[in-house]
Amino acid sequence: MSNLTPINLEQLKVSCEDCKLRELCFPQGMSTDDMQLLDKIVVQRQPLHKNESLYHDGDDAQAIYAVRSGSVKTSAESFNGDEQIVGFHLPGEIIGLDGFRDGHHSCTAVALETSSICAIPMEQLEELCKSMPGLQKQMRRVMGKEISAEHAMLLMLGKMSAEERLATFLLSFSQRMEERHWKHNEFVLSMPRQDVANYLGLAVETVSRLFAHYQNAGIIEVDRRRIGILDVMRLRRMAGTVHAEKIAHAK
Amino acid sequence: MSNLTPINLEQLKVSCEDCKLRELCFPQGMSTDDMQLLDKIVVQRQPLHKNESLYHDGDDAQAIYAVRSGSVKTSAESFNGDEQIVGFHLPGEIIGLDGFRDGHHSCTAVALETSSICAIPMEQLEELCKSMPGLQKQMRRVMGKEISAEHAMLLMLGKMSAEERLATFLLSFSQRMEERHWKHNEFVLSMPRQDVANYLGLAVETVSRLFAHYQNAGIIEVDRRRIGILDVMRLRRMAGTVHAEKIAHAK
DNA sequence: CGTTTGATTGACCCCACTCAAACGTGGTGG
DNA sequence: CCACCACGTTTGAGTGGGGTCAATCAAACG
Repeated sequence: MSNLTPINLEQLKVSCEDCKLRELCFPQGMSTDDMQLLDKIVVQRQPLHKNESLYHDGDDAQAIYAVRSGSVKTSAESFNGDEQIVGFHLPGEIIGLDGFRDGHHSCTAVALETSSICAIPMEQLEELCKSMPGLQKQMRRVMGKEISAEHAMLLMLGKMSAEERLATFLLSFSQRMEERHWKHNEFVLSMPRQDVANYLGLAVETVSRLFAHYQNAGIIEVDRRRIGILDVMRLRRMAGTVHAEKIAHAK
Repeated sequence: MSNLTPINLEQLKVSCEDCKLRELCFPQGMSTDDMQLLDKIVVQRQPLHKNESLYHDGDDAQAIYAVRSGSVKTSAESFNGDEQIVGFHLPGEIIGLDGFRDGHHSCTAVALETSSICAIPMEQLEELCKSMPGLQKQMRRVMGKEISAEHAMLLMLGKMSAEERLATFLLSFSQRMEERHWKHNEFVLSMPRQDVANYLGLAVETVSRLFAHYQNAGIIEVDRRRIGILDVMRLRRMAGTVHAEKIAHAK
């Protein structure tokens, strides 16, 4: 509420070149020259507060977005009103790609906590693509990544038990923490249990019970939304993510 | 086995311009000039026989593909060996986009019946993209479509009951038949029950029972893989795909 | 024809959902 | 500072949808 220190947002803008997420985000593998061109069209918006939305299902797709800090969930809604969370997005991840289908978003993006977002306006992106083959390739790579990620998600919802799902979920988070050079065996989930459950296609109670179960078994440590992973190998075994060795001599 | 009539494959090639699937497939909305350029790099392979694969999980992504006739399933495999079918692909649909992530396919494509496939080699596609902004846009559109389609799939696997899933599945097929100007209330499923069940995240027995149930209720007619839809509205109601009217005064 | 593969049907059971209540925990106002 | 409420989370008890197992049936194939 106090405005003792007026802030010039332009001064706060971090160039892609200087951004610590460079290697995870859009500029991954791009030349310095290309990166500087990209940087010119990137807009850093006002931070998005908790529960505020970046775009809604049906909105015109004005831009694609990169999470710079905080976290965002995207969800699709069905006719009868219930929604399915399709992803939780951490810094460096790109969202809004569904908008390329027909110029309208087919899902909704909401901040799980206060988050800063970089926007890449559609028109300027398309314009830049025309003269920049590297950027085109990047687009395809990012979209291909999303498609592959959703295949993995389908596998989870279609074939895994509740136990395997939560274990997979935790391992996925742990891996993404590691990619960001954060502690990978101790992290805070920014979403409520309800959202975890929704994402995994389970009831809240089931998620709660599984957390308790894992903790009793000494595999993880849970304090509210703070998660500590104590026994990664056992977690992997629960997730079914065990390597060829075991499976080989089972046959 | 008999080679009485040697066939020159080149003579069989149908140009994109002459293809009846033009409006559904890659060239949708492209100018005649652009289409002719695209046509130059499209390769029409030998037909793929039933159960033959177009590419495997892990293969180098050499091309993206369009189904020209027949049908293809794509599936992702988990560590513990079970697979999830991620899509059934009809003529005019594009597959292999997952290969853009890192140059390797992350799923497997197998023909459900004898099928002809058009291949667009990666290298030449990327080359052509550089000089053809329309093609770039097309790529984004096609990939955006795939992402949106998978969101719908996640919603199904995450939130729907068995009954809703099969109803949604049948309606989706019906709609795609209509897009192709084929009979939309009478069609043949090219995949076995096992594959339907796998795709929907259900057991074969459940699918079989549901078919029987729908038939007893007079909603559909089932003869082996031949499906007739008798009461679309009731099927929509089962799928949860009812429009705002009903839901409005339910509240 | 027998054989094989795919589909159906029935009996049984279990995992995860639902309903319900208790339990922190954090925010708010007196 | 504490009492209060609201919300998210946990825990328990009971149930049902859909999975599993097993047998039968039908069609396709050699």
